[in-house]
Amino acid sequence: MTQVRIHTQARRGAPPARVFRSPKHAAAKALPIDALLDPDLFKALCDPTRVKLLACLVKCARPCSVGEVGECCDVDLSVVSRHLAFLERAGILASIKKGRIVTYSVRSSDLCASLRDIADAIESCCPPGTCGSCSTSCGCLPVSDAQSTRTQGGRRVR
Amino acid sequence: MTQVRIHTQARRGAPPARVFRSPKHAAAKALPIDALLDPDLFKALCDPTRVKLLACLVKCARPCSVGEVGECCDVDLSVVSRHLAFLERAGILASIKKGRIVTYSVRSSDLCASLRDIADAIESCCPPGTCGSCSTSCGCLPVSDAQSTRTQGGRRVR
DNA sequence: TCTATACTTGCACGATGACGCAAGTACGCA
DNA sequence: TGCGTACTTGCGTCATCGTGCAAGTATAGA
Repeated sequence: MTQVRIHTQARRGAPPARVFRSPKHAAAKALPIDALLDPDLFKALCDPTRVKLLACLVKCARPCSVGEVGECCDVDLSVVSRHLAFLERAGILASIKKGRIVTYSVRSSDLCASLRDIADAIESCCPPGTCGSCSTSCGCLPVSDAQSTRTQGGRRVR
Repeated sequence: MTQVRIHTQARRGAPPARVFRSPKHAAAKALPIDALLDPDLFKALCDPTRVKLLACLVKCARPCSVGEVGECCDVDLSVVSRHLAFLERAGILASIKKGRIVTYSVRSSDLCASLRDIADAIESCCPPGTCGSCSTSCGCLPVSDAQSTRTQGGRRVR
């Protein structure tokens, strides 16, 4: 599993936005966004129980033991242990073992940097207001050309 | 499924960091981070194929049709269609239907704002260098107290 | 009206993951 | 050395998810 915050080359010095002829050509060209959009990082955050444990640790703002964290969730302690280990493997938590007690803490600097790196990498490809790929927020898309049959608001949107 | 960028109250005006007695007390107190850490957003990004499609759209930096996007992936077109619809429901993509052609584009402003909001919310709980919950990057944890038997680097880490 | 194109949906199947229970390991303390 | 505590691991079960195939819908053009 990939550790958070391995790739930092996408920060402010990212290459300028470039338009490819087709998605196929775009996919063939490796850019920082490819490495930054790591499914393993998001996999760690896509389970409600894991997110609950993480939020609990974030809010507590100090290293906590497995048993302590387990108190804020309604699942077996073995499940808590597994989830915390999972989050550690993903680079989101760090653990210290002191005797029998294992305390987990959030690697907040690394996690925040990773999230911001991803945002930077996306914007380096699609700068707001210039890329034509953001429809609802900056109005780049030629909405008047469309037949106003956007799926947004239609059957698909819950 | 929750849309991206619904919660914005966690930005710069976030409440100051607060230390709770225990994770259980921390969990009981609702903070912006709870709403921002939405598993549904991350679920949309945790599948390798979906991430590939998203990266493809980000790099292409323009609205692309389902067929076009499908060319950069080795899966059935029905799978591509389903994944793009999933990403739209998660608020990551927007779609416009023009005749037979459905084009998808990245809601990059919203997505980037959401990622940065999460980072801000985490840091509002755990400011770097002060919270004691980030061990490897800022050295807040009393590592000298620990018996230097961190699982990091041990059996658990691949 | 017919046909081709572009995309979506229903269905079945295999893989993955989350869970609880029980057993195991590691450590502190009497 | 024995016991209790804190946590981890093995295992079976159930639910969810990703996938491809086939059929369906919607639209453009002849």
